Order: sequence, then structure tokens, then C-alpha cells
Amino acid sequence: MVQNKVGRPKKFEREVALDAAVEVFWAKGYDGSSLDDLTKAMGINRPSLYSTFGDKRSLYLDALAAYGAGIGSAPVVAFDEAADPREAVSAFLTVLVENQTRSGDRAQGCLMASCAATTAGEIPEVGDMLAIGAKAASIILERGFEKFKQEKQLPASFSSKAKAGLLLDIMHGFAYRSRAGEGRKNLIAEIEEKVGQVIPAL
Amino acid sequence: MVQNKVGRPKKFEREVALDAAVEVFWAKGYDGSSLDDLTKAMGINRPSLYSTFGDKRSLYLDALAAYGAGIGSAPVVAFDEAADPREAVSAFLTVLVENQTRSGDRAQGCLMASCAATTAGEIPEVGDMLAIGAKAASIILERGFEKFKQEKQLPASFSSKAKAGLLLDIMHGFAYRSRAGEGRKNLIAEIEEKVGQVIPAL
DNA sequence: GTTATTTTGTACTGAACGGTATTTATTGCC
DNA sequence: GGCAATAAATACCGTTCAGTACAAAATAAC
Repeated sequence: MVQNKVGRPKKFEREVALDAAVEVFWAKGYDGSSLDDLTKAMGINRPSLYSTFGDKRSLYLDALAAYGAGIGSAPVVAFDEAADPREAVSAFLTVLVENQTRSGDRAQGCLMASCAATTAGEIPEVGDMLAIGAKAASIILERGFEKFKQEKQLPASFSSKAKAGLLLDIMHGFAYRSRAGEGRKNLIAEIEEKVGQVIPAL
Repeated sequence: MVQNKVGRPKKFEREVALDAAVEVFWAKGYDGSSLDDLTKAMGINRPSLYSTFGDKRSLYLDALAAYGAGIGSAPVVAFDEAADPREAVSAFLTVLVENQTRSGDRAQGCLMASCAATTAGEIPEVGDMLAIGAKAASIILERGFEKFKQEKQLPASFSSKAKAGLLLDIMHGFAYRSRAGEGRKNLIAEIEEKVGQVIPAL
């Protein structure tokens, strides 16, 4: 924990508190999360929240960015670390489903697709973040497929861009169904089928 | 407009007011929609709203049901009316994109996936509605594909259930991107590619 | 031990919220 | 015209909201 030289020491770490805020927004959405909800979950009081994060709105944007850089990009990281196309898609979807069904309570899904999307109208920056996140993921997946093509693990006819888009579509399908309450087991059981729809049979 | 025999006549129709409420919830979400927003858009005052729809929560559930029975199921209806598989999928996606990019303003998308999903935690009935809607759509699409198989318009190897799921995944991808602000033209231009991913080449 | 500095903790503010009591207006029936 | 019935319209209620003022506490420097 970084401390100043003088003055009363801080009792919390910015990143830990931000992660807690992510959980609150993920569960209740932006408008559904009150400052009481947030401060209680983050373990800090209101003045600390305001001095550290600004207002509720900028805390929200920080939380979305933290999610995007962490949990939100974990599936893409798993994809990139895999050795072959089928494993890459399978790892992508497995990490995805695990993150979207992580909670013991109901209603997890994706913070971006299931919660932040609601606020794309009232907070323009959110719309931009949604678009940028999707675009970035699409490009990374496309490049990953292109790499596999160069390695001859995918045929030359394989359309990397279209398949990257399809894989993201599948991601959004899982996000919706996780949020709707469908259990992890059911979704995991579908992954093989989805892999087959993205990667042509051997 | 159905009127009572006695008493002051109503100045609004329930369905019209409900459709207006749908628009508000679709734009701002449940928690982001105030009663002032709702009554203003619906053209009625608070007591009328409460006597007709109960409270905000039950108005919300009514609005979701109305959306599901109307706009939300329009793509499936278009699918069912088509004469061949490619046209069915194409019509499904075309109607979908048109509905999700209907507004001149930003942030349309799907009321269920882009807005209602947020409230699946705080209002349990919403989670159930999301799940039931997806299940119903999946079954109808699956039966449609099966019909095309019987008509020999699709090969026996065609997996109707898996393809129905994939088509719904694509729907959720479009919903996300519409909500993120991607324009109708871009999405329409992608439909042919998506059709090819659902229906095998001739 | 005093001072300067930083953060915590509590209490508070005006505004907006969902919901309702009450009054007024408009009809059909006698 | 008077009465009963229904709905509209306004004004209001207590609560919760996001945001802040202010004081108490904890550290380093001297």
C-alpha cells in the first residue's frame, strides 16, 4: 500500500476498493447501486470515496475500465495462450462461463453486456467503452486465428474475421443466459458444441 | 377504446400507455426511469398509472411482457413466415436489426438483453422472463429448422437445436452492438455473413 | 510536545424518489 | 336536476438519494 510521508494513513487500497465497486455495479447496475451499497461493500466512507474516485459516475467508469482490463479480458488471454484453435476457443469459452457464473447468488453474466449496456444512453462514455471493448476483442481473436492459419492449424479458407465475430456472438449468448440464471453446468456442457461451430471439423 | 357505462371516461388506452412505458424502460432501464419520466411519456398522471398498472415494478413486468409479445417476437414471426432456410434466417436478422436500431437517438438494442438483464438480480421474475423468452425462441426456431429438414430444404445432418442456439447467439451479438451505438447500415451489411454461418452453403 | 498534514468518521443538506390522499371534473341513470 | 360512479388533476407524504461540511484521529517533522 503506497503511503504518504505525513498525515493519517489510508486504511484501504484503491484497487481493492475498486474491485468491490465492480461487484456492486455487476449485481445491481449503475442506477440500482446506491452510495450506501457502494461504501459498505468497499469498506470505506463517503468522503474517502469522493476524494479517491470523484463522484459516482467516474467511479462507475473506473469500475468498468477495471473490469475490462481484468475479468473482462481473461477469456481473450486464455485464447491467446492456447496451442491450437480448438483449445483456444474452448479455453475462451470456459473462462468466460466461469466468470459469468462465478457467484453463488443469481444474476451474474457480463458486467458490460448485462449491466453497463443499460446506461449507454444516459452516459455516452459507456457506449464508447462497449464499442471499443468489442472491437479490441474482435481484433485480438482475429489475429489469433490468423496466427493459427500461418501455422497451418487452420485452412486458408478459414475466415478469421467472421469467426472472431461469431465467437463474440456466442460470448454474448452465454452472457445473457448466465444473467437469466442458467447454471454453470448447463453452459459448460454446451461448450464443445460451440467450439464445433467456430472451428471446422478435423 | 373500451369505456365503462358510468363515470368519467378514460383519456388513454392501456396498451398505448404501456407501449410508451416500454420506450422509457428501453431507453433508461428500470432504475433509471423515474415516475416523472414514465407519466410524462405515457401521457397520464400518477394516480392513473397506479390504478391501471399497480406500482412501478408491476408496470415494468407488464412492459417486458408487452415487449416480448410484440417487438421482441417479431424476428421469430418473420422467421416462421419465410419459405426457405436462408430467407428465414435473413428475415429474422433483418427484422431484429431494424428493431434494435429503430431509434434516431443512440442506445437502442434489445430491451431484454440490454436493459432488463440488469434487473435480473433485484427482481427475480425478470430472470425467469429472460430465461423463458430465450427458451421459447429457441424451440420455435428449432421447430422451424426441423420443418425445413422435412421439406428437404436442409440436409438430415443439420442440427436444428444447435443452429437455433447459434442464431440466438448472433441475435445477442447484434443487440450488444446496437446498444453500443453501431449503426444500422453496418449491422445490415453483416447479415449475409451471419446467414452463411447458420445455413450451410448450397 | 507542538505543528502541519492527511484521512477517517459522522452528521447533515437540498433534491429527487416512489407512492397516496384529496379534490375536482365528467359521465350515465333516475 | 340530483345522485352515484369513475377518472383526472393537484398537491402532498415520508424516504432515499448523491454529495458535502465539519470535526476527530493518526501520522511525520521539528
